[in-house]
Amino acid sequence: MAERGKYYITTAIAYTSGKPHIGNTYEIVLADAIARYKRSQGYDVFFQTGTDEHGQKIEIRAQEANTTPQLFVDGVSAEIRRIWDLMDTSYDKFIRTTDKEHEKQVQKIFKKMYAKGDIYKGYYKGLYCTPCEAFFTESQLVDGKCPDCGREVQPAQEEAYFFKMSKYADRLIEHINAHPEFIQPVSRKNEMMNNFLLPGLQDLCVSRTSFKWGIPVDFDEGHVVYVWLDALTNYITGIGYDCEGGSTERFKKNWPADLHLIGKDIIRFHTIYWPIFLMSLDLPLPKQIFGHPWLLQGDGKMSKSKGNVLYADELVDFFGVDAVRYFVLHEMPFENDGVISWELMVERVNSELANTLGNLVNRTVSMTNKYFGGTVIDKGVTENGVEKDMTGADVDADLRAATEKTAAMVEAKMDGLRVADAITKIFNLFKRCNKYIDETMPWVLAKDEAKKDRLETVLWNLNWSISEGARQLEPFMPSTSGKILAQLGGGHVTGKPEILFQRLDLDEVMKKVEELHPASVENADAANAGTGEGDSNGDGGKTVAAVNAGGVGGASKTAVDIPAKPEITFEQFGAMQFQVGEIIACEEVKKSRKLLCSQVKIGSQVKQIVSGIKAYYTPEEMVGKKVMVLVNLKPAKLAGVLSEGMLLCAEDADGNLALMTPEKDMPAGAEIC
RNA sequence: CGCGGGGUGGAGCAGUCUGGAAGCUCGUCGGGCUCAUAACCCGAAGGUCGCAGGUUCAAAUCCUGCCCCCGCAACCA
Repeated sequence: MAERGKYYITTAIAYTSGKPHIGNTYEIVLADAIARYKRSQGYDVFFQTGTDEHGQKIEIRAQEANTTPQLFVDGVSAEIRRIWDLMDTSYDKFIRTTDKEHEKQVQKIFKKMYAKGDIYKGYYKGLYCTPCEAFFTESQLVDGKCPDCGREVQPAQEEAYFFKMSKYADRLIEHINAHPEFIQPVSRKNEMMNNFLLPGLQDLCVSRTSFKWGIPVDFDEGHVVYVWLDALTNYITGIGYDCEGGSTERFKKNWPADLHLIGKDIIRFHTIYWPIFLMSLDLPLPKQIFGHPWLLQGDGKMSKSKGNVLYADELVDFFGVDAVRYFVLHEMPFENDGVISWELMVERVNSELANTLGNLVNRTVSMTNKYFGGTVIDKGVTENGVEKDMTGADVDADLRAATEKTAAMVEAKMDGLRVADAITKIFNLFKRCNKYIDETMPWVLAKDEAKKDRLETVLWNLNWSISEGARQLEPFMPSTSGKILAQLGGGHVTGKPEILFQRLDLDEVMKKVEELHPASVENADAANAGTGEGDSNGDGGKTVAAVNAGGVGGASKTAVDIPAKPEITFEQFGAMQFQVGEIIACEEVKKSRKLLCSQVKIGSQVKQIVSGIKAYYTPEEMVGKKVMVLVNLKPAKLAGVLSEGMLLCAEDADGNLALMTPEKDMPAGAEIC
């Protein structure tokens, strides 16, 4: 294979706020398939991935987990890496934004931009809510008050660093127009241009003082570098960039990146801020940015109810690494979001992997053994029993042509990043092979000693075409590719065929899934119930049916178990004030899907309470009800409406709600104790 | 008027930019075959391409309006 030059590909670095699910895993597998493909094409590939570990969210998560941010991200980053490895991904570098070298370079980059005047110190002006310690813009306010707590806000300002985005905006617009391939898919390009670039870029605040878990601005204590400036630079620091001229050979060779593979949700950061940061550093821009769609799980609620939260490692336990790789690569549309579920996985494994591919290898190996003891050579005998005819009209020539053109078709698809289509092309070849077997009917040839050479030719052709296909398969299913080539190739086959993919029974798989998540079925319901999400519309009923059908049982309509909470003291109970409230008025909260806003008379005062029960009560039927109210709950804004308490409801396993009302008539304001 | 995505035979999707015979995989039905993992091969049924208008010789594709679904958004108090 000829050397074709370097190819630097990256994934977005994964945010270490929790275990990555199958959707996150899709990106690394996609990148791996492209990286492997480019390697097979003779490119000198450098493939980088990693974890993004700073930010307030992580600081909070660590606090919740009762640990330090560093220990927290160490754990999550290791877990992410474990899954990346499990998926057989061939990254060359796994960078962490907590790596010392990265942190050092980010500080230098920040300083350089500052020295250049692209970053300046200014004031973050806004309206500040002291209790909430948060800034808001005019448009975020609700009725002129804090959207979080509803209290007054004061104009305030805070020191912060800003990046002069506008300085480079024209250059970026020019670049995007001159390089239509820069943003993929192209539909995203217009989105960026129309929504952000053409209306004019605002300067970006690139430092924070409200939290500590970030890279400190080393010349100004108290400021940490904005996470995106921190995270995006991983693409250059990971390969050894040094803004003071000490960049490594690896950097000089690999930059600019050939492809940044990212999720469609972060296209803006990669196609606007990142190029502008690079311009500020006088570095060339990456050649292409592909915002891939998302892999969604099942159909919303059903997945949750079934304990169907999908993680790569669990799927691998059921189906194997390559089956999961196959699924995420092949089932993902290019531009729209894809769907994954246990059912779809089983279907794909059975039809494509077990039937089309596995069985093809199996039958070919078996016949080669049965008729020729495991080795065949090309006897060159065509259908007519004569010497190879070169007219191209026979089935052999047809198969050969199909085999030979596969590589070119795969290449064309891969060049357009159409990975799913590339895989389809390869499987079309395997289907062609299955057809060839039916066309040539080796078992018939075997009965006629005179056709022995023809039979051998047929098997040789199959051997060749399948091994060609297997080689094409390597970027997508590396281990399967190897397994096939270990079983057949060069006219030789192993003694006994190995089953590549076992056919699966959907019912059995679903049964095991339910065994694997015995609690999740009920917990999910309890969680739904606890959250009071309104749209149970039938799914909940299905859940119960599914549970019972699955033989898990126990979840009857007449009793509901929820996870137990820790014991509390009488004092803690006493801290809560419950009273009977009379609903004297109620209306829908406009612009909300679930909320009703009630005026509740409690004693002599009236409180406004917002509840997520629109799906179960109309405003009309609410009025006049006497209900149980938690009155001393901290007020909060819901959908911009102040809520000063909570109406208590009972909730069944399906999430249906029922208001609590006194069993005998009691006056509004009566204490509940 | 919050942002975004979508509505194509029973299921999951492609096709929409660049109008010109409605396509793929699964499922269903019928047939063939028996080397193989009840698999493979062939054939068939099944769609007014969300609805209503418009442009055009021609619309799934372009334009207008509407309906529905799904994410996200600070809408579970």
